[in-house]
Amino acid sequence: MAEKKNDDGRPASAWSKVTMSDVAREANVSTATVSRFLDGMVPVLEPTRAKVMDAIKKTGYIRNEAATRLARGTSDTVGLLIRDPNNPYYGILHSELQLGAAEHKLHLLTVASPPGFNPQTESFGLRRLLEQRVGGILVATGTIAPDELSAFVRDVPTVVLGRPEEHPTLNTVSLDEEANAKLIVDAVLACGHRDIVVTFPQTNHSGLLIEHLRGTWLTRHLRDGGANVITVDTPSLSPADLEATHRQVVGLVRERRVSAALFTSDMKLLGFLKAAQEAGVRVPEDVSATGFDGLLPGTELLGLATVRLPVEALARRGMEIIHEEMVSDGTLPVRHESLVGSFLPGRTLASRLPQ
Amino acid sequence: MAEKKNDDGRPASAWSKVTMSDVAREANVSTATVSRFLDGMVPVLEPTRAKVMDAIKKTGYIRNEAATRLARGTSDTVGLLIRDPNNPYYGILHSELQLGAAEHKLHLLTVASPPGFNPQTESFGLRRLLEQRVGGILVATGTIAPDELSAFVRDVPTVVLGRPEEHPTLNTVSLDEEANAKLIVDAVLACGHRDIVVTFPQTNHSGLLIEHLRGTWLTRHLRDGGANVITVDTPSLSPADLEATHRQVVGLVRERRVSAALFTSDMKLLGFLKAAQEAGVRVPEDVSATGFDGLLPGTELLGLATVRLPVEALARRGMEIIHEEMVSDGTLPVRHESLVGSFLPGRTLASRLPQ
DNA sequence: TTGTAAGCGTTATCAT
DNA sequence: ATGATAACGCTTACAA
Repeated sequence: MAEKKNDDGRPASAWSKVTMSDVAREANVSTATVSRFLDGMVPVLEPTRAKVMDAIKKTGYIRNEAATRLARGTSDTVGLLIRDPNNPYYGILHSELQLGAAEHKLHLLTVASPPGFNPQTESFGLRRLLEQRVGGILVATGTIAPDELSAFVRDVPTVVLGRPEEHPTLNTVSLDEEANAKLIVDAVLACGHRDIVVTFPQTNHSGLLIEHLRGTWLTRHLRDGGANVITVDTPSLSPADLEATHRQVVGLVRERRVSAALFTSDMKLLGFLKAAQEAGVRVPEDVSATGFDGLLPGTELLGLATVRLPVEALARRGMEIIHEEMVSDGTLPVRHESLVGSFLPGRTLASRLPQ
Repeated sequence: MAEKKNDDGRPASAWSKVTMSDVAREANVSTATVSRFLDGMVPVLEPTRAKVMDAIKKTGYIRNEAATRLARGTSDTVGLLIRDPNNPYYGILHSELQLGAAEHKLHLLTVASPPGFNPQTESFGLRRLLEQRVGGILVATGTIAPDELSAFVRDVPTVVLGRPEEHPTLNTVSLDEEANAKLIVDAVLACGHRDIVVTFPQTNHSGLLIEHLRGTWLTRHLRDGGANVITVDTPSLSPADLEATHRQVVGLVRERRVSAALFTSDMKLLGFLKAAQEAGVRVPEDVSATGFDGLLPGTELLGLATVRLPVEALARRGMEIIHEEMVSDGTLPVRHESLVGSFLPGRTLASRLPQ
């Protein structure tokens, strides 16, 4: 079976060319019958079923999705454009989306944009998804401009996941950075801290946008709560900048000017923990510290006090919405939803010791 | 533009149906010319180029890959079947493969098998990739049986990534667990440790196969090096089992029966570090500890002594091989390669103190 | 219930 | 260099 049949002079494809007609011939039925059998929505007489099944098994037939999509014009595959798979956030998101897709009997096809901020690369990824003629598109990526996106996806159901902005024509499910920041702040204030340092990128550089937002909200909420806040700028992710930040924070702790340090990601918190340890500053005895994310493998092991982002819910809602859009032929209203995480207590945050 | 044109009674697809003929009409050329322009391999006169480009821009045309693949019979897209994206190892692998694909001017289409060991789910994923008629397949997943795989992919270039076994008809690029274990053992012995506990799953359960292998090699190399090895069985990943393991190890340390503890993954190491801390056992003062992987975000921050798996090289070789297979029409010999990682020094491993 | 045949959107061959 | 046109493998009215 599946013999190379390039006697006809056509270029030998790498592919075994067992097609639906091969199956049909083998089973002494028409391709239409095979198609119906495969589709399952149209009744097929039992003896015929059996013949077809045998033929499929015997020939090792595998349906050609490209032809199917072409003929059908629609597809129950949803395309996922995802940022950097090497990142716990996107990893979990990807994983949960896969689960959600299965629940809705949808297929998920993923295109990852390689690391390194590059809106253009992401456009290519998006285009490739569109070329697949997927039935819907999920965008979980930082840098592609919403306007460009909305122009691209004019005709296919689309949901943007986890971006802080809303767009008039794009469905979005996002993370409520304000509320999440509030969770941290409430916990910190409840521990009696009043003199607090917040470190974050003070400019809203692309790629640092979210951390900028978080830092801004942390600061605002703290001040609203009556705390005395010192901010330290962390302009980039470069080791030099991070080290400078740590030095400043350690300095503030030594001078007893702060009793808590707030960071805008768990990686940042982790970095500080290490720097503190090396500098002989104890956490939480000398200073409490909090992060943001709750997604790092081992977060609980390490006892990080942080906000756990609701990635699972993000994925679930995103998939639900895309599903609704895909089944409804009518045009649903554009939706904007926002999700709040939960505070994750940890050993790095303790009540302020009476001094 | 892109008006819904279902006056013809056909079901309105969610898709804007701007096709190549629309572009051709707009540009007053034939579809063949548009196709050639898009392909880029056949010269097209400048004035024509301009017309076509304009028409494409004006209509917002996006090529239908399904039709392309159907017509061409081959594709420069390689399908990736990947295990659980929510796992640093697979995350990095995915990321690096994406990079490698770009280098070879290949496209990468990913299907993730949702978490939870389920060979059948993985078969579905594989089938879906085959249905796409991708030009090559990369399998980075634990549980699918090689034999089933080889039957499936009889006619499409395939490379299996990171599985410890070889298969007569399947290309594989794997991790040299024996050599990696040796790296750890050499470092530990060089630090003067002679009484050592190794914890690992003693049965080669599916999914724990690799850790079983690592533990076995660690033990063997240690004994070959003259060390006195105690093994502790960690039959599963359940919290109860892990806790029991930690308790045993802590006990051995307190009794001064061992000066080093070896774990078969960094997560396990992390778990032990926490348990040790809670039990008042200091690392590395009371006991040195090593892990395996080197992929956890923050590995260096935490100072884990471990083996860094060569995931980047794994991805690069895998992509190179699949590329070669895809361009060569002839049948290349089946290849089996094996990659060694590098030892990552860390604070959790120190010279044995003279007691 | 099953078969026939006309597309689906591209590519590629063969003329021109 | 460009234009007709026959595949490519499958779905789906429409007939039987």
